[in-house]
Amino acid sequence: MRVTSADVARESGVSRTTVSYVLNAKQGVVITDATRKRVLDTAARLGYTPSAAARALRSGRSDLVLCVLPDWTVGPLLDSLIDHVTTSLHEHGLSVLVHISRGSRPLTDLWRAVTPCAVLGLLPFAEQDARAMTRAGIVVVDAALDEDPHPQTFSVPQAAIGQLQVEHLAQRGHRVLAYAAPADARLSAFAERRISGVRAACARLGLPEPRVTEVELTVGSASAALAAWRADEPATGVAAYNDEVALAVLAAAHDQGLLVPQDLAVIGVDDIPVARLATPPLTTVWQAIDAQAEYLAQAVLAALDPARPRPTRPDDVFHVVTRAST
Amino acid sequence: MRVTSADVARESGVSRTTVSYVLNAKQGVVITDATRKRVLDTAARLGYTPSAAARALRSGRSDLVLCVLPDWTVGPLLDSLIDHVTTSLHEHGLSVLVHISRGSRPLTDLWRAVTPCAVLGLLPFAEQDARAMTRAGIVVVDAALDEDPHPQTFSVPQAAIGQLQVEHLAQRGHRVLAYAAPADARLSAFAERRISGVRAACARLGLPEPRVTEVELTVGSASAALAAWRADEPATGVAAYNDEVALAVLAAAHDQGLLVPQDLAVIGVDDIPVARLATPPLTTVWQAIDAQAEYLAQAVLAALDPARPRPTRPDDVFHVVTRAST
DNA sequence: CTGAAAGCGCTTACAG
DNA sequence: CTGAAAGCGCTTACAG
Repeated sequence: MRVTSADVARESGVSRTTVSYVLNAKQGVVITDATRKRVLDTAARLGYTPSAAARALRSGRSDLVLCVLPDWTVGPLLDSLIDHVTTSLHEHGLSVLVHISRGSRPLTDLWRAVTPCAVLGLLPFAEQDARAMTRAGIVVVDAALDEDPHPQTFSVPQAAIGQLQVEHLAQRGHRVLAYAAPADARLSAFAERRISGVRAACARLGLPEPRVTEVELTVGSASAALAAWRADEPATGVAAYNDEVALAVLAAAHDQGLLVPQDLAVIGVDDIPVARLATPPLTTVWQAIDAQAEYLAQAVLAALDPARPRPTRPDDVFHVVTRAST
Repeated sequence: MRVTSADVARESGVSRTTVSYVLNAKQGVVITDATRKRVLDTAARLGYTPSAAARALRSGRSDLVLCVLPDWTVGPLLDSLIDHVTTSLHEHGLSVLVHISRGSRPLTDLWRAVTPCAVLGLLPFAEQDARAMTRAGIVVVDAALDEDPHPQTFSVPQAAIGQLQVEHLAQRGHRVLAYAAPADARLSAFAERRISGVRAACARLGLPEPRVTEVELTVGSASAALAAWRADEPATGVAAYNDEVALAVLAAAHDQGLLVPQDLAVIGVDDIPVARLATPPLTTVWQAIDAQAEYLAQAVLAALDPARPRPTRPDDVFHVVTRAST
């Protein structure tokens, strides 16, 4: 039924050993050009594809990279990241498989089932999981949301985003600030860190404590938050968790007849396509997601092949895109 | 090093056969409760997880479902779809692995490497690929963008979306219509079908030919399109490819001082969160994506287990959400 | 009710 | 330069 290496061997009149050597371009073994060609031709003619299961069983390795996604809402940024990592690793013969883990089934079952050569996590793995995978010979690459003590861990310091937003607003003369936090609990890991960055920046710049309120993606919710922020000494600058939340705030401001940016300045995060279509166009924090993706891909390759140099972490990954909303 | 079924057998004083029977809850074999318990306990204690590679090699099956994504931009809708399918199949012990295929490497290499029990495609597979997978005992489930002749193929008829948009606009009294097509080539498979639905509906309702123009996600691009649409006999209704494009049109209308919906009515597709935050809130076509995802999950399960009833196709998957932009 | 043994398709020392 | 053989960790007829 299935074409095996034994078929290729028989058809080309060599042993399976030779077939394996040729097909895997085994280093240090010399094969006659004639033999090599014969084997390759036969393999092509018979449509031979090696059984990955057998190979994985025997060598304990595969060319699959398992990318485990935490329980986040997948936005366009994460999409680009995955897309870039996939493309980049594909150039090195690796296939990326993405699993959306909703905390569901133990990670162990999954990597045992896939037997990937590497597992890429966008959050740090549990100590125990990481150890088990390493012990099984699987390369583990993960990322952190904070500055991580391990120099080789990739981190996207969320606090820096909040800080950047505050600095931008302060620069424009705003002193009383509000933070529009996301209502989706799955984003709290990000939100908390960004908020702590906002708080720290306010303290450092001598601004009053920022007013943090959860804002759902409705005009009603944003209006309620806005009313609270405008009471007493009114907040004039709003840092939003992301562009969507920022657009809700913008809609509420419009609804209440506030002028943006005169009465209220708003800054988002992500630079989603729609941000520039808002009225007024939204100032936002842009991330160099491709640079981050490339770093992750290179980190996987370097971990897989010690001869490869470790990539250097991209710096300057955040960057304010100034538009008319601030 | 690694805990194998032989270890479990030795530790619990039975043969590997028995271990396999117990762990796989093999039908038709009777095992003493005491033995069963002993084996299960030992397995748990040793932290045994079967080698999927070995199992796949031996039985040719795994509990992995490979979901192949075409070269689309992954939007929130596709995210929900995948998320739902993953959750749903997970309840049946299956793990979904997503591969973003940028047309890159042959599909063959991938399914051979993963040896999944089923492959789920969101577009029809090439005849040849489908045959090869079926021959290898892999269940193939795919979907189509048109009404498909095969009754078991899942289809999300894109033409119906365009038709629905036109019907909605016509109902509101609009006769001269424009279509805002996406500029991203990766969406053309969808766009062409939606446009043909728009054309067909216009013809059927006796409306003039719709004016189709590509619109990028910038105010400038949308303004240019708008100017063209308003020349001569001005179009008063715009069907946009999706909500993002619709928001660009809305921004251009605002820019040119056109009143929406009085001067110009706009309808999108997708109901992204930001649609309701637009000024005015955007009328759009909503899709029952969860019902579609559930259908796909059930289709996979039914294909895997012939004893399961085939799911019935969800109908009424589209639905206009009327807001103030029309 | 349980076990000894074959075999899935590879890779890789080890001989020649 | 090439081949015979072992073995990766399972499942599953086949005996008992």
